[in-house]
Amino acid sequence: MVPGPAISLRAYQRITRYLNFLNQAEGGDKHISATRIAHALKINDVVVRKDLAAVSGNGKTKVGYARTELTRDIERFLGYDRPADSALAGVGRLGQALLSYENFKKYGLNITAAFDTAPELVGREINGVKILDASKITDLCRRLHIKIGIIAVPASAAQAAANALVEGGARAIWNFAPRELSLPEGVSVKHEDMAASLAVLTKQLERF
Amino acid sequence: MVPGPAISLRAYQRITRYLNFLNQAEGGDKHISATRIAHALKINDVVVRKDLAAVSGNGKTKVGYARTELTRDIERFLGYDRPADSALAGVGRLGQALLSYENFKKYGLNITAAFDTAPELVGREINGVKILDASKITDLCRRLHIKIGIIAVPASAAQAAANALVEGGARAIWNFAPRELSLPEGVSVKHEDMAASLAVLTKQLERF
DNA sequence: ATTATATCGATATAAAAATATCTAATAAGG
DNA sequence: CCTTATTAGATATTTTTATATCGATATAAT
Repeated sequence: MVPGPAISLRAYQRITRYLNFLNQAEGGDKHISATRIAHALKINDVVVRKDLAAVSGNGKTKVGYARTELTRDIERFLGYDRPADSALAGVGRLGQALLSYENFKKYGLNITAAFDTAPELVGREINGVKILDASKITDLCRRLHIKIGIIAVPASAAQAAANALVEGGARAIWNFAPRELSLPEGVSVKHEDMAASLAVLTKQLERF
Repeated sequence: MVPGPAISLRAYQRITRYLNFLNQAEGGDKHISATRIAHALKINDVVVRKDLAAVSGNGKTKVGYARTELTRDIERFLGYDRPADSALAGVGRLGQALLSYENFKKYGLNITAAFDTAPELVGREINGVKILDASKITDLCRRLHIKIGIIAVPASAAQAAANALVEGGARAIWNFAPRELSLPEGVSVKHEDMAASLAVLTKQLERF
């Protein structure tokens, strides 16, 4: 596939904000303008317009975008309409939370397999997903053609989990462990960086 | 306080990566250079040098930074040495995961109060924190001088939770709900945007 | 002692992102 | 029908961020 226009992470974050905003004020007007979204979300209106143009292009002068159409276009852009199967490594508290997070389905993510090493967890079922022994990661990912691996194991086990997932065919890793991963070329990683988020927050707090 | 040099979110993310990297290769050399970090993490070396200069400034020509010193400086920079008390609104799966996440202590975050509306949760204790009825948020935050509020309630309840926290004196909100929050001037928000992260990841997947 | 090399830190350039400005279109009000 | 206001979308400018280049310095090798 073509590399595409390489939309920045910040643009994705803005676009999901637009979607959240559209969802929350449900019963409103039939149309909404970029200007209004910009004002509500305190973002520059040109930025919003540029984002929406990349996503939809169905804007009409003087009226803006039809809400339902825009919502659909954003969802399509974000991939909510093409569900992807994924495997979860680590079913501790965080893993269980991820397994139970109903929104993921809406976001186009199915967790179809879950793995852990703890004997008391293996065999149990959470939210319709059976927990299997971690030794089976590679084999099962391969059989299920899993392309997305989610890492929710302790930091010390993260690299091993990543290796198993990638060996099983995963091409994208969503890493919740506070650990750098070294992965082969062609495998993309998104590090969910709670520590950094927290640091930003507490830093802002210091200003007062 | 002074506004400060306004370090970007991306810089914070890089800096936490440096810290993770330092922690994971524990028994290594006594010193480490920006060049080597840059190479290991596939980041431009000038960027690393600039980040480290903002954080530490103890770099020595030809040898780099002393690992232990650099680790300490980064931790100090990220605020790990000044623990802040926080209150958690919502003790569902995600809230429980946050309550049990041991790393937060290391990151300088104490969750000292937790709230929920569900009668079967109120009164229980998780990880040493007693769950209280959501009606007490404002009052208790005020008494405990809570400055950080964490929102882990369903989207529909997010705004109300935020209001209660802010009314109780919270000046920073860490929002895990997929909902835009409208908050008074001076209250900072960090939206933990799982949907956006996921979208980035699946987008990269499409390239193959 | 001298030379080569690795490193930091400063400065300069380039790239990317955000913001401002401008134009055309079109709906709404008189 | 005409004017006004609002909007998308294009283009230009500014700001921010990343990258490249250079000089100084200290360590290690010869």
